[in-house]
Amino acid sequence: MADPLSTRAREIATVARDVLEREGPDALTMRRIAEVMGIRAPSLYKHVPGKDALEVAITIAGFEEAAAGFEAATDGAADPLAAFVGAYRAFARRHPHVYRLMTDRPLPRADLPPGLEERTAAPLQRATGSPARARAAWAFIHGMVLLELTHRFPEDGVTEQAWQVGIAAMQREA
Amino acid sequence: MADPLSTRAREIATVARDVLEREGPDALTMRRIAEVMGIRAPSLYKHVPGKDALEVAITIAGFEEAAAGFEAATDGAADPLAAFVGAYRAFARRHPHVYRLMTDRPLPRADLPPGLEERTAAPLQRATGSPARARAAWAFIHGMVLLELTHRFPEDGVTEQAWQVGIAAMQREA
DNA sequence: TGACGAAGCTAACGGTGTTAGCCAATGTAG
DNA sequence: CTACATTGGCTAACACCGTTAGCTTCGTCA
Repeated sequence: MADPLSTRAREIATVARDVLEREGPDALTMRRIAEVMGIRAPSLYKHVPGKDALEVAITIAGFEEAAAGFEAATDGAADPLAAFVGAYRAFARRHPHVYRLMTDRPLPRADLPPGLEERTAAPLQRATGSPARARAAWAFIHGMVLLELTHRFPEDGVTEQAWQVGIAAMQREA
Repeated sequence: MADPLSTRAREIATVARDVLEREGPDALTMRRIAEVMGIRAPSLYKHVPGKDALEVAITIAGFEEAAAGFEAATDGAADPLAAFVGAYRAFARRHPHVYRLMTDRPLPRADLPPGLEERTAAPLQRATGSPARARAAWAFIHGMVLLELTHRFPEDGVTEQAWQVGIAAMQREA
């Protein structure tokens, strides 16, 4: 399933990601991607097996960028947990549509480069010290990010307090 | 926008909810809903303005059921926070597709019965004591539920530990 | 020169939400 | 009782979606 993508296929995946980030998930259509590339939709299938494969490619690129960001932020940080939260939140804010694509559905684990999932999870694992604490912390951060992205919270200062409350609780826990 | 639904419209909304719960979001199609009702898709539009309105109706029904469950669970409970978590998790497990529909997108606040959002949020508000703590707790619970629903966690006992860790952290916080 | 593969194209299929317009049944007013 | 309007079905169709089939055009290489 995970054939390494040809050069042209990687171009398509890059355009797909751009379209998603700039125009949102509704615009992520084969016809729109093709239009941006100056070709017709069916031609994409000479290079890519289908839309799903493009979404997987975007997901992989997202995880790689996220993992690198998490590592850079936490590496040698005085407060690794706070640093992780900052990096996680920054990634989700910078790439909200990609973040949703990465997290809304079950992970296509069979198509992911081996070790990528673990690599992405490792910085939080190290910052919290135990798998259970890592999962709880991840849930809090993921939940906060999603509730912010879906405009669930009133836009007041209370949300910032909630971040602090949650981080403090995790600190004391760790 | 929020005309009160006619009898037939409420029937349609009920069928729509059944289809969503039983067959998943991909099956939630105007043609499928019509098929279950024994009519053709365009006839639905004699009663309902469009698919969006049905999704809003399902969302409202979901919030009303959830709010009632939260109230029943926390009312007079020895440990209101734990009781709330149990009720929240139970609702999400019992109606995973409805839960996703309710939380994946921005709330259609203009079409919601006045006070419903606040009513749903109130039990957690009471259990945590402050808006900031309520938001943090909600984020944790929402994140845990979603990560479970999207099979993000390995299915081992650690997830149950993570629930306990998170609840304990919120307890101490409150 | 001739064969062949790569990479584009158009046409089309079955699916989606939705609109237009028709028609039969029903209920109501004169 | 008749005449009319409203209700609630219907079919046909549109624009969009992902995708497939099949054609063509071009560059490479024997």
